[in-house]
This record gives sequence, C-alpha cells and structure tokens, in this order.
Amino acid sequence: MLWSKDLIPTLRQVPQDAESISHQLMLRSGLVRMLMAGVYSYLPLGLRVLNNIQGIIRREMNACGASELLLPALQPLELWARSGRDKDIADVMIRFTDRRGRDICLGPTHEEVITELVKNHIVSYKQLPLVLYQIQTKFRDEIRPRFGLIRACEFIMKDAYSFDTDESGLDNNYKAMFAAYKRIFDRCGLNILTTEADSGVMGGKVSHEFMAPAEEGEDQVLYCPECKAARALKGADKGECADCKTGLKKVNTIELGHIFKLGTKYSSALGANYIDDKGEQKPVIMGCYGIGVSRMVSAIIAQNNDKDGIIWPKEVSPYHLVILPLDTTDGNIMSRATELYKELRAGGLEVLLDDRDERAGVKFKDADLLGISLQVVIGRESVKNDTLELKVRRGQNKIVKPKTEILEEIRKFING
RNA sequence: CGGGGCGUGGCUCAGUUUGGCUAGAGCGCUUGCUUUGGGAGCAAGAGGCCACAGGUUCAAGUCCUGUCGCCCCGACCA
Repeated sequence: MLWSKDLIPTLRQVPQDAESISHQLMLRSGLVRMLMAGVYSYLPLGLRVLNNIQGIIRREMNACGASELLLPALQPLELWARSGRDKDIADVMIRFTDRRGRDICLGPTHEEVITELVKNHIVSYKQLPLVLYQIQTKFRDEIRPRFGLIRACEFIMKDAYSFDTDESGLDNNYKAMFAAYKRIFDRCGLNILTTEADSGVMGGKVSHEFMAPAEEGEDQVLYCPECKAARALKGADKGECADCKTGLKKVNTIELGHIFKLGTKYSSALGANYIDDKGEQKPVIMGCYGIGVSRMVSAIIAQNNDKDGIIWPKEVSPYHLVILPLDTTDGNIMSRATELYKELRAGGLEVLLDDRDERAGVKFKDADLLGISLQVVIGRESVKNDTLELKVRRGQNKIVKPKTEILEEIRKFING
C-alpha cells in the first residue's frame, strides 16, 4: 500500500479526550476514531490489526476442532425470556421494537441463540461432542464506556460454545480451550495471568479469566511473582502464594478472555436434549469461551509501546514492513524504494511504502509511532553505497547491508 | 445513575475571573522560494453559527437558565 493513497491520520499531539496510553496511541497512530462514547470506527490500520488477531484466533480455534459459524446480532427478546436472562441483564441490552411490534435486542452475547440453534439439530449422542464459534459484534449498553476499545458499547468478540454428553467431555473441551487461549495470547505478544473467577450472570460452576497486566487495567489481580504460574486471585486484597509462601503482588489487569463450564443451565431452560446410548433424553452439557477481540488491540498496545509509539508484536503488525524513502524527489532513491516494494510484495509480504513528500524526521517519527515491526530506510547513503538500512522497531536496532543480505534478514525475522 | 472536570478552525490550547473594537497563537493544510537522516526556515493564503437553545445587556466566547456531548472516579463486563 502507498501511504499517500491510504487513510492514516497520525496526530503529533495527544488528543484531549484520551487518558489511557493505549487509547492515546490508537488515536495518534490513526487506528480508530470515535463516533460516540464507546463506539469506534476502525480505520484501515486498525482493521488490519484486528484482522491479524482474528486470523490467529481462527487458526487456533480450528486447530482444536472448533467450527466457525456466524449468528445474528438481531435477536427476539422472547428467546431471552425463556432462559430468564431478559431480567438478569435487562439494563445492558440495547432493545427496541420493530414495525411489527416485535421486541428485539442487539445481542450482548449468544448463549440463547446458539442453544436454540443446536437444539434443533442435535438429537443423538452420536453427534456430540460439538464445538462452534463465531467472531462477531456484540452490543452492550455499558454503564460507562471508557478507555477507547477497552470498554465499548459495540465491540468484537470471539465466542465459542461446546456441547458434550458428559462432564469429562466438557473437561476435555475446557482444557483444550484453555490451552488454545494461552497460545492465542502468546502469539499476540500478550503477557497473561489466569485466574479462577465468578461465573456471574453466565451461570455454571467453574470459570477462568485471562487477564493482561497493564497500568490502565480496570481489574486488580493478585499474583505470585516467584512462581510466575498464574496463581491469581480476584477480589482478595491480601494473601500469600499457596506453593512458595511468597507474598502476592497486586497488579492492574485488562480482562481479555473468560471461559465457563456452563453445565446444563441453557440446555435445560431451552430444551436442548440429546438421546443417549440407552435411549434416554438428557440435556446437553455446555461450555462457553469468550475473547474480547477488539479489546485485545488495546491490551497489546498497553503492553507493547515505548516513548516513540506502538511496538506491534510480529504477528499482529498491520504491515510486515514499512519502506521509508527519505527524499521522494530523488529519482535514485524512489526507484530503489519502489523496486524493493514490488519485490517484497511479490514475495507475499504486506508492505507499506511511505511515498509522502515529507522530511526524513517526519517519516521516522510517524513510522515509530505506527509501530510496524520492520522499517527499511532508503536515503542518499543507500544509493551511494548500494546498501539498505533495516530497523527493527522493537529495540530500534539498525543494520546497514547490501540488498540481498537485508532481504535475508527480513526473511529471518518474519519466519523466525 | 451519583461525584469531579471539560466543550473556542483538523490537533493542542490562550482569551471567560472583572462583558467592550474586524476572536488569537502553535502545529497541521494550500502556494512560492530556500532547505533535506529524527516532527525545517521565510513569505503569502484558506479554514470558526466560540457545543446547542433561550435569556440579561447599548454590547455576550465571557453573565444567567436549560439542553446536549466528551473525559475521569464508583457499580457492570470480554
């Protein structure tokens, strides 16, 4: 992509209506813009990051046998009355009446819808276990939206649902999801603490949360700095590690994932039964597994930045690489830049070419702010010495070498 | 919803206390010249229902009333 043909509205100063680091950097680097409180447009760069995160989630979900589908955002309120949750979460539902007088809501979550769907198609134990997931927009009338994408009224969630015949089947799926979540967050460059949690309005007995430590986090968690192992306790304000007796530390965290063993709450309420091998009708045993996808963008930034801007972890970087020709009026520089641009793209890389007629300083500042993993700088020296300069955004290390060697370095970085 | 703060060109802000001439600055934008490896310099321009509505006054960005919006602290959650 050519920078001049894209929409990347970077800001030099910190916008007044952003306090948290992630929110400031998202606005400054042109990832998102607010439409109203808690509702954001994803600009081209923001969407690229979002798509990268979703790609990782899809691969990990598919790898543990989950199948993707897409459920409606529009839902009849009557369905919620059947599970009783129309009252439980009445105030977070965004609801209205359509022209036929039907009471409708914009789905804040999808347990009812998926259970209703599965109920009509699962009749036998032979069809189980089954794991389904979607990546979809949720709508919640939040009491107080804040921190940009961290608490939004319209946000993107990955929600998965498992259906089993027995508890051990649920355990298996739960463990598989737990492991998949670890991999997802790891690949996205996130440090995560896991904690046992309240099931709250979701129901069920067992649940775990995946918390990303960050200064701007809304939740506080206790963890053991010695064991590192996620020994986080939510809600308590003192205590010591059960294993090594070290005092626990308190950190602010952003909740990114929450998984639940639901049991039969929804299947019983909505009549999602199957026939077991003895011919008996039994309610399906369910689990549900959520990740705040758009919230992850904020958390990744909160954990990966420096004074110059964002430092995208490799796999979520909006582009693999940005090329900075330092003087667009210099034919030699520009022909090298466009040649490299074409070559890298032909090799399957996502490349941004900063073809703006800006001074070097502006390009350096903007490139650092955007946080794309790799930068290739092409200036007078590059032409004179027939070299290229490669900079790794994380650590800001620069190497100057002939093109073939730089290409090799790029390949190593991306595949390594 | 309770408590606090804010609203003036695309962005950051001054001006409001104590009402007074055509509403300012920096950045950004346009044009020209000079510059050219870490947010350039000079010159000339464009861009504002001062959040909105009503009121007080000879006169309102400034005072009064109401409304809306945004941010921060609390309950809620991915």
